[in-house]
Amino acid sequence: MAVEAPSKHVFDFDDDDDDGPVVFKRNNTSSSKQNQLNSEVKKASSQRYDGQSGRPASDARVLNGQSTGSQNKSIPPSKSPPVRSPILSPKSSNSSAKASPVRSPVVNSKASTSLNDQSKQAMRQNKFTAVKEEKSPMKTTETNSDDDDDDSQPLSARLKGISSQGNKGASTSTPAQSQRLVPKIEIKVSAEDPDDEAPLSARFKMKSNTGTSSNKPYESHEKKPLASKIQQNGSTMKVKQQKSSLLSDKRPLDKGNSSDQSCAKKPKISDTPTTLKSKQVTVKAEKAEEDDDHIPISQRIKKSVSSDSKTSSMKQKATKVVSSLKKINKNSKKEMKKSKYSKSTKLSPSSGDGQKKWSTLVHNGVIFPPPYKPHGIKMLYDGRPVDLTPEQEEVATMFAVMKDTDYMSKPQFKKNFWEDWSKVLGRGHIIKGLDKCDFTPIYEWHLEEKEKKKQMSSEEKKALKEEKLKQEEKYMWAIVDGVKEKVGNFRVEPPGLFRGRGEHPKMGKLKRRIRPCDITINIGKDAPIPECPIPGERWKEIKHDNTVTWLAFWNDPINPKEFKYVFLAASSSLKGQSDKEKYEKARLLKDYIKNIRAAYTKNFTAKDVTKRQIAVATYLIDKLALRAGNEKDDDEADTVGCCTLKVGNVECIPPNKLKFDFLGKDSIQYVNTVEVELPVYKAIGQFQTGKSKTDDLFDELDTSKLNAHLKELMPGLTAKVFRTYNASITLDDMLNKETRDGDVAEKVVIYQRANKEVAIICNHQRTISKSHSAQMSRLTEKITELKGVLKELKIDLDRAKKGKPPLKDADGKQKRNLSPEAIEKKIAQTNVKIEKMERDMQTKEDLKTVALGTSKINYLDPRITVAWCKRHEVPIEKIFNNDYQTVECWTRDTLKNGS
DNA sequence: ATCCAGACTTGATGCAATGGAG
DNA sequence: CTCCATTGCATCAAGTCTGGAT
Repeated sequence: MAVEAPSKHVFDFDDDDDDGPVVFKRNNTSSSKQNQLNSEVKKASSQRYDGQSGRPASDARVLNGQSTGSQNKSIPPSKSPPVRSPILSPKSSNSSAKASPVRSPVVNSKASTSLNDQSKQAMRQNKFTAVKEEKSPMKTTETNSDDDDDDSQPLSARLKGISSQGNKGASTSTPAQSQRLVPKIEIKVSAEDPDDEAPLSARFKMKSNTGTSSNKPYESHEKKPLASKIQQNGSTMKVKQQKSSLLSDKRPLDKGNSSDQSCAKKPKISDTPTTLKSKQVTVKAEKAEEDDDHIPISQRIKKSVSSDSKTSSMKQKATKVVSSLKKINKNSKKEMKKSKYSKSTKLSPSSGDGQKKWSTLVHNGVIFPPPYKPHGIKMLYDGRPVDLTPEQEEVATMFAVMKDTDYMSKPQFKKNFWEDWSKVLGRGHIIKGLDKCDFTPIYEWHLEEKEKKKQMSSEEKKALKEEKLKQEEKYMWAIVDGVKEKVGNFRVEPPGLFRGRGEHPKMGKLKRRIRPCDITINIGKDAPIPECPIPGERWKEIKHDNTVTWLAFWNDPINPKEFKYVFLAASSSLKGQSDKEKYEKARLLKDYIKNIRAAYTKNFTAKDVTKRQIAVATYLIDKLALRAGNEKDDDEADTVGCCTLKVGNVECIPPNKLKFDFLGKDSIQYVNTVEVELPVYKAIGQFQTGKSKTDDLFDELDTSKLNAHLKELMPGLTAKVFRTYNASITLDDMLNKETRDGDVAEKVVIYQRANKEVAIICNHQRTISKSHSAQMSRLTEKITELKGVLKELKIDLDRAKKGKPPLKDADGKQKRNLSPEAIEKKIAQTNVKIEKMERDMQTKEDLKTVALGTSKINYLDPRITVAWCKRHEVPIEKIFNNDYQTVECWTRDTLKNGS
C-alpha cells in the first residue's frame, strides 16, 4: 500500500533479490551473518536441544523451511510443528499485563509481581495468540499447519505460550508454529529459485522470501521480559495487560533472510535503483499488506522471515549442519558468497563469513574543525584582566562556556581542568589556581555570540548552512562495493573538556585537538588516498583492511588506549545487515528460550557455585533485561551490570523479593523491587553471606564465562541478545494484544505505549525537561479554565431551558442567546476537550523520565513495526522517520517476501 | 585461562528544525 | 505569523563482545 509507497527503499530489491538485483545488493551481509549464525547454530544444535523437541526442532524447521525454499531441497515446510500447540493452549494468562509500569527504572512497586504471574499471563497470551493464529489461517495453510500456526500468531501470542512455559521451563514446541506461515512463501521462492544451483548463501538470500519458517523464532515461548513478567505478576494485571502483552511474544526475527537480499540490492542500486525500488516496493508492499493484514505481526514476521528465508534457511541449514559440522556451514556460506559474486560481483558481502566486509571502498577521509579563533575577551584573575595566548584562551573559554552546567559544582571536574589548563599556562604563570579566576567576561561574550546567531535572519542562516554543506559534501559519502553510502561521523571531534557521565574520574580533562597525524585511514587498495585537508600535514597511516567497517580512527585523547572510529551511517547496508543479524539472533532465541529457562531454573539449586551463579545471573538478565556487566577500570565511572553487581546492590526482602539499586550504564540509576522464584531468592542470599557490601555478588562470574556458557545453549547467544529478544517480543506482544479498531492517532498511541513498556524494561531514562513543571502547571491552568467554562455553560443551559438569557461573561458583556441544543453541544465539546487534555497531561507525566528513542532504534525489530503498520493501515512514517525507513530496507524486504 | 586490543553497538544529551496552537 | 514544545539528528561517551597474544 499506500503507506509503503512512500518509502522509497522499498527495496525494489525484493524483487530483484532474486537475481539480478542481488548483485548489487550487498548480499554479503546476509550471507556473512547467516554464516555466523549457522555456525553458531551448528554448535548449539549439537549440544543439547535435540532432545527437546522445542528448540531444535524449530531451528531445524526454520532452516529447512527457508533453505528449502531457497536451497533446494525442498524441504517441506513441515518440520515438527505439532509441538507447539500444546504449549499455547495451556494456560494463557488472563491478565496479561499487569503493571507494566513497575519496571520502570525507578522504583516500581510493581516489581513485586512474581514470575508466576507473569508466566500465567504469558500463558494467557498464548491462548490469545492461538486464537489469532487460527484466524489467520492463510499463512498456515500454506505450509505446515502446525508451524504455521505459530507463525501466524503474533509473536506475543506465541511468546505468551512460551513465556509461561519459559518461566517454568515448560514446554517446548512453540517454535514450530511460527514457521508454518512462512512456508507458502518459501515454496514460492523455491519455485522461483532455481537457486538450487546457486551457492547456498545465494539461495538463502533468495529463499529468504520464502521465509515462513524464519518467523518462528519469536514464538512465544517466553513472552515477556522478566521485568514485564514481574510486573504482571501483581494483581495489577488488568491494568498492566498492555504490558503483559510484552511478555507474550517476542518478535519474529525471521525477516532477516529476505531483508538481506533487498538490502544488498539497494546499495548497489543506489542511484537509479531508488526509483525502481520504490516501485517495487509498492508492489511488494501491497502484496505484503494484503497478506499480512489479517495476520498478526508475528505471523507476518514469519512471513517476512520467510522472505528472509535465505537467512533463515541458512540458519536452518546451519543448525543442521552445525550439528554435523561447522565446516559445512562455512562452506555453504562460502558457496553462497561465491554465487553471489558470480551473480553480482559487487556483493562480496557474503564472503566473509564474517571476515570480509567489503571489496572496494572509496571515501574522502574526514573533515577537521576550524582552527581556534581568539576572541580577545579577557578573563579576570584576582579581579584583574589577564592576557592569555590563543592556546590558553581557548582552554579557558571551554571552561567558561560551561558556567551554567552542573559540572561546575563538581570538584573533580575543576581539579582535572586545572591540572590540564595549568600545563597550558606554563610554569610561573600569573594564574596560580582556579579560585581567583573569574570567567564571567568570557561567558558573557559567549552568550552574546549565541544571541547574535539566534538573531540572524533566516536568509543568513540558510547561507551559512549551504556554505557548510558545500564544504562537507565530499566527506558525506563513501562508495562501498560500488554503492554510494552515507558516512556517519566524518567530522573529527573538536577539542573540548571531557564530559564524562556520572562521577567520572576524568571529567574536566582537556580533550586536545586531533590532527591528521593522529588519524589512520582505511580505504580500498585501488582507491585514491584522501587528500589531507590541512596543508603541510599528513595522515598517520593508510590501511586497506576489508575485514573491518571503519573508514578512519584515532586514539581517544582522554584514554589513549581507546579508539574513536569513523563508520558508515546507520542507514548504510553494512549497518543494516548487522542490525538484521542482531534481530535474527533474537528471533532465534525465541526457539531456544524455553529450554534455556528450563536449564537455568534447574541450576538455581546446583551444587556447583559457579553453575548456580551462572543460572541466577542468566535469570536476572532474562527477567530484568540487565546488561552483562563487564569489568571496569578504576579510571572509569563506577557503574555495574549483572556480572559486576555488588552485594550492596541487591537487598533481599522476605519472603521472596529482591530490591535492586545500582548505577548502570551512563550512571543511570536502576531501582526495582521484584518478586523472584524462591530458589533464586535463596541463592542470592547465599551469594551474599560472608561478604561485604562492596564485594562482587557473583564472585565466580564474569561476562566471558557467562557468554561462553550462553553460547553452549544457543549459537551466537550472548547476554545482550536477551535484551533485544525481550524488547521485541514485548513490542510484538503488546501490539497484538492492544491494538483495536480506531483511527490512526489512537493506534499510534498504542504503539507508543508498547514502546514505552520496552523503554521501561530496558531502563531507558531521560532527564526531566527544564520546562516540564511549567508545562504541567500551564496545562492544569487550562483545564481549570475549561472547567469554569463548563460550569457557566451548564448554568446557561438551565436558563436557556427556562427561556432566560445567558449570564454575562467575565467582562460583563452579554453573551449570545443560544438554543439549549446548541449549549448542550458546546458542553459536550468542552468535555471532550477537557478529557483530551487530561489524557495528554497524564501521558506527559508518565513519560517525563522515559526515553523512547533508544529502544526504538536499537531494540525493536523494525519488521514488527512495519508489519503492524501495514496490518492496521498506519502510515509507517507515523512511527519511523526517514532515516529509519532507509535503514529498514531489509525489513521491508522481509515483509514483502513474507507476504 | 587471562588479558587486552580492537571493533562495534548502545545511550543520553543538546541544539536545530519542524509544526501546531493561538 | 509567532511562540514554544516536540521531533529529528548529530555528538560523543559508555557499554558489549571477539579474537589473538601470552
